Amino acid sequence: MGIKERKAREKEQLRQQILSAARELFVNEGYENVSMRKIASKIEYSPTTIYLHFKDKADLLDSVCKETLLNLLNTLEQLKKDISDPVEVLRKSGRAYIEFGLKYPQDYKLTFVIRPQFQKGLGLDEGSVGEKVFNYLRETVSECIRQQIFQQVDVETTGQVMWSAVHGVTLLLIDFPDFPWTEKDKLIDTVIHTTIEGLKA
Amino acid sequence: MGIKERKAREKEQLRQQILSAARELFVNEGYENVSMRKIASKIEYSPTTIYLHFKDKADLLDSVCKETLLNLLNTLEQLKKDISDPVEVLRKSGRAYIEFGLKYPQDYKLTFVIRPQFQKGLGLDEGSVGEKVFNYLRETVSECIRQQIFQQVDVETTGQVMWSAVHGVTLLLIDFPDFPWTEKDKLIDTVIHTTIEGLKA
DNA sequence: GGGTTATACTTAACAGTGTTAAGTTAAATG
DNA sequence: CATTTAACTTAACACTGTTAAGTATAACCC
Repeated sequence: MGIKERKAREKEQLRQQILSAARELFVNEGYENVSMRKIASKIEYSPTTIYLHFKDKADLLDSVCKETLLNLLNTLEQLKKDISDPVEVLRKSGRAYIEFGLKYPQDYKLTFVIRPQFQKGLGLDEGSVGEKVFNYLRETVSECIRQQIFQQVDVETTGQVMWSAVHGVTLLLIDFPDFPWTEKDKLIDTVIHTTIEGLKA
Repeated sequence: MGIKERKAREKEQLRQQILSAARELFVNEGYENVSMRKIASKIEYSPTTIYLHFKDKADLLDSVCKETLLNLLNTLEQLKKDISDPVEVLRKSGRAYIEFGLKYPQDYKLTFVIRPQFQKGLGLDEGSVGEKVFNYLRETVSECIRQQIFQQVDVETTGQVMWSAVHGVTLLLIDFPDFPWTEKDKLIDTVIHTTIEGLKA
């Protein structure tokens, strides 16, 4: 039965090839400006071949975003291992989250702004990578509350407030690059610091 | 010379007709899903007529967004007249901003997320409506600092932190309607309250 | 009023899009 | 070696934004 395995391997290989070509094009030229034909020509296959691996263009976007979220999750979980103080974990996680967004701005927008438009409300369902990312935030915040560092005792609300702040500053920095922002690092630090202090007060 | 005036009036009328048809379609079906032909057929003109009034589809989007910003600016400035306490003005402004975004979610996304993608960094230039909105925020924050209510003394940074928080929660609520959010009003109040307390601390 | 010019608008077309049905080719199976 | 099956392509459909060229009508001048 070695032939079937080889075939499956080859199929998976092509899937990955499509995926990485799509990611590169989406990121460099924007989802809307990338056509199926462009992706196909990049991997030197006919456009219809893509449809043997992905339902449609939105499905392709979906798979690209899933990878992005896994990537982010890895970055965050790496962080948690090295630090004990939960507030410091939260602070560093916020920084890492924002920096991730700024490092891969198109991926970030694809995942957190564009995709929800195409797959209404998806990406945060049970068992999804998106849910795992938010669970990470839940745990971190939960530890801050357990140690009575935060005044606000509702884990959900606290997590959502934190997410709002980092999501907001990330998108503003991405979308309005010409706005006269305060020095970037200062702004990011102040956003995180302000939110954490606000949760303590 | 009454004829020229009538002609100009008629031209302006058609421009407004196009604009309101475009807004309605953009808002209901999403910018990407609205074609020039669709807009044209709605106003019962040929598609090319639109090009006599707007440079291209992005220009049409731009004009729609300008109206949205003017609308927001009016809402905010109305508010300032009735309240004296600057922190209360800031709190109520934040609420009004978020509620505006949730009331016209597609307009909000069009203006603050979609448009920047098409007109890189535009909308906040000198003299623009976008700049006026941010100036409103600057003034409000500035008064809080002048009265020494805020610890953070940098007007720019403080304003940007505030904007990040409200922008973030607005977009999250719009983009992930199925996420198990805390009760909406509680979340909004907590975001604003937390940020303001953080700026005081 | 009649001829000319300018304005408003439309038709037709180009090059592109996502997607599908049908057709082809080559490899694996019996 | 014939047949089935999988992988892949070709051709087409109905659409997209945008432009050049054409037409009809209203305004202007004599």
